[in-house]
Amino acid sequence: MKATKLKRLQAAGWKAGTAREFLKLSEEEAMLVELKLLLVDAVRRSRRKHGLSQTELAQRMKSSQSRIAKIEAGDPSVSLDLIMRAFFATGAGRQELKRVFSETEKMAA
Amino acid sequence: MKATKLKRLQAAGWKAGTAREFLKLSEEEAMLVELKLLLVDAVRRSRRKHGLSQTELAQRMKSSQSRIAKIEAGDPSVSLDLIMRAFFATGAGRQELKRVFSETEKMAA
DNA sequence: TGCGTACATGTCAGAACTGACATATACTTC
DNA sequence: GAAGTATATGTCAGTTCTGACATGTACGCA
Repeated sequence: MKATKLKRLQAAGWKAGTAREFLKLSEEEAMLVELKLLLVDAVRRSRRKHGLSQTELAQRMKSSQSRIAKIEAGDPSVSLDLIMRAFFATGAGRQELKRVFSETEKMAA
Repeated sequence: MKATKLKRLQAAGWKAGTAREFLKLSEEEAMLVELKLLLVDAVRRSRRKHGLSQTELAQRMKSSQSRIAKIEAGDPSVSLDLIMRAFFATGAGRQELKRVFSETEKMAA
């Protein structure tokens, strides 16, 4: 939405946060969540593939076992940054990264 | 490194934080940074492609112009989460996402 | 020159995230 | 069934990130 258009809408009595906007936001939010879940799964798989326990992975990345557990559980308190750090810390390289991202296609429409 | 091995090393007088560990950490950190830069670039391109100003994008995602500027400048205070949110908020969908991720291959070895 | 628009940079109070710890459950193995 | 290992869950103080604001720069245009 152009700023000018937004201004016109607001002048016409619209408030920010219409149903349309809400739905759009949720859609984008959903995309982010799906992406996170994809990566979270990749972390667990990569960790196991490399024969690491949660505790070992935590040591590698100077975090804690409980936080790794939360990462893998898809806990909402976990940032995308931490997920990616965990993924790389499992030993996953560019190859694995590419493979995971290719799963992006399978994300629900 | 297995926990058992770590324990042996520690018993032998090693401290956590050897040069080797440091280098490995930087390598993983570098991978994350590169990924961020890739995405940051994608945000700017997608934003322009969709004809949005920083201010307009900020409104869409309920952020502020200055934060969008920081995102695009690769400011270290910006999280991967925010970068991805911005990317999706530009209107980028799964197609664009896939295309960006495919650039992952071009990341320096 | 003055004005409008787009973008950049610094700051900061409040919100969100983090590591660490405690504790719980579930398996194995002895 | 005690002990060890792996994972899960709740909590919280300290750190990091965020939106908002102020302000600056650069460009085009009347």
